[in-house]
Amino acid sequence: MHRQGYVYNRTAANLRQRVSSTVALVINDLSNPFFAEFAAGVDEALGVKGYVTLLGSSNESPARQRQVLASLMEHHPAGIILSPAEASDAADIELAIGRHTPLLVFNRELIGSTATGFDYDFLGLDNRAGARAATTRLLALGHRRVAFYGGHAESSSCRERRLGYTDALQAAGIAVDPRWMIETVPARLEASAHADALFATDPAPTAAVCYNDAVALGLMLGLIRLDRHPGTDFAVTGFDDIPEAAVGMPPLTTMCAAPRARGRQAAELLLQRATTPSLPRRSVIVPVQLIERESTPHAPHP
Amino acid sequence: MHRQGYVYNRTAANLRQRVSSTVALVINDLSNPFFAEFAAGVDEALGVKGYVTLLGSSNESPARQRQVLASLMEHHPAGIILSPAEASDAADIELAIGRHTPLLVFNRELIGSTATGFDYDFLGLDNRAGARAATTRLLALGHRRVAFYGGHAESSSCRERRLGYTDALQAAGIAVDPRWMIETVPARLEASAHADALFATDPAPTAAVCYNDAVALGLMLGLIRLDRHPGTDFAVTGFDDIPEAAVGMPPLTTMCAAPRARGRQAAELLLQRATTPSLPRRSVIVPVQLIERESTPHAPHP
DNA sequence: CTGAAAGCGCTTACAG
DNA sequence: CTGAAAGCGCTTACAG
Repeated sequence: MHRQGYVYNRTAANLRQRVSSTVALVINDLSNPFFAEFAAGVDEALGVKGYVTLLGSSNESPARQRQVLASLMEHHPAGIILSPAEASDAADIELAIGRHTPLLVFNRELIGSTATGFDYDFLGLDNRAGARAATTRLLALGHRRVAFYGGHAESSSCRERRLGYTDALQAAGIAVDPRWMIETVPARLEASAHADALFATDPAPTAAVCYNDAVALGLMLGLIRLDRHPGTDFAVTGFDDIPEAAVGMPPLTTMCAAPRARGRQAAELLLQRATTPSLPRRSVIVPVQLIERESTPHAPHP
Repeated sequence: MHRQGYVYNRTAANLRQRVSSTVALVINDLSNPFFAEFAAGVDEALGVKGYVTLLGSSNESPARQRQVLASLMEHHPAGIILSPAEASDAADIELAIGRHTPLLVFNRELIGSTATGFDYDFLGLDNRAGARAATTRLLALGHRRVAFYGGHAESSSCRERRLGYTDALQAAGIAVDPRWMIETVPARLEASAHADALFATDPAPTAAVCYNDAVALGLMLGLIRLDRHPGTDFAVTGFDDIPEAAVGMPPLTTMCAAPRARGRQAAELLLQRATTPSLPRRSVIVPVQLIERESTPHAPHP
């Protein structure tokens, strides 16, 4: 039968059974290894359960995201996993996908989601606790002047990480200096270019909690250009634990988010809801773990 | 009508029309930014033409690749774009997908493909010409002792790049020293660890053509550990132009392969064949371009 | 228990 | 030109 070249037509079966064996996966930025790993994890877990992944990429554009969702909806997926573009509006998403297709949102919250009865599951990282842990560790190493470096202050993840940072400082009885919260485009190049902003005050910080690994790696390059030595006379932490973090110079202390495992988890959560629509809305916030490497030396003696 | 929550059912339409609006994309390694960018390019170009991407990832396992292809085939895609796992067998692939679904193979050739009448298009990089150009440039900078560093010698792309390297040396009348062709796992960490192999001979090389950017970035770290200074007293070239190459220390001279553009091109080629099955087999070899950065200084004076 | 018929949501070919 | 019927490849509910 297989010799005759017969292949089962699952789309016909799905039509008759009124079920779907596909899940749509919409990613904001595939060229970021964090999201690429997440996608790989989703695809892996879906495959195990007999589902096939319909891929869409929004390239951080809410307009493209709408188009992509509309196009994917025409294939009637069993559910949607959405890692939203920056500043995605909940009403917008609802218009594109309706209220009948299970939705799992990853990583950042949608804007204005509480107003309507539009319901979806959420999977995200514990950004606040993670940044708090990183900051607390720097304080334990003797640093007293610690900056928060990089990211867009309006983005939800940056806001949360800044909160964790101030949590830790306040718990240690240290005043927060707003000049030490420095905003940059969350990318290596821009982070590298703004390193001098850290040394605008006297005394200057001896350590920086960075928005993410890309920013931290960029900052380390910028520090070297300024004749500072990350890992020796300046401490730097990141967030994400991308593959580059472990082989940086020096290797980067960071918060591990395990994106591939998050992808598998997202697939599990979505399929649970697809099979049991009566489940209450769930919001899963995953703890992140401190990975200590050589980029965080003790504070210099005063 | 849209207000009523109606969404067009394209799968039903496809069933009736006996056409498909999906294309399967199977990727060997999504966590490699080169392939993630390629996937993003494919998805972008397919979306423009009204197709949806069915994603599959093989994680470099031929066994998983077979499963993934079989599962995707049940959705009767209009065609398949395959970036094969290492050592993929043509007969294996044919068994999984049959001879009626258009196939485009990207990046590496399948093993044993010429025997049967199994037909597919191919899109790859001009590895040989690229490595030749990199080597020729190092020679023009005055280097006379140039190594080829990294990669698995059996892989088709490594073989081709080594050929380009020897081409350039022979054209310059320089003998190839087999001790200067050094094999490593094609990853940063392993490349970093083997740097000392470059200095096993006396005199030692003053420059290295690396298998790819990951290897080159790893080698630069390894050189520093050995108190050598890439970009000052040693020259290094890469291959791929991944985002990290431009912001390395020093920025890396490399061959630009533009993976996102390759993805778009792959989608175009496949859709052409899907619409015009009578086309003859095509093999498109894309030239790569030298991007010169600071990692390639002149040879030191003897 | 077996087998022929109806139906999923569309499109197409055909009758009026 | 319009509208009802047949059919894509499956599954399911129903008749024998």
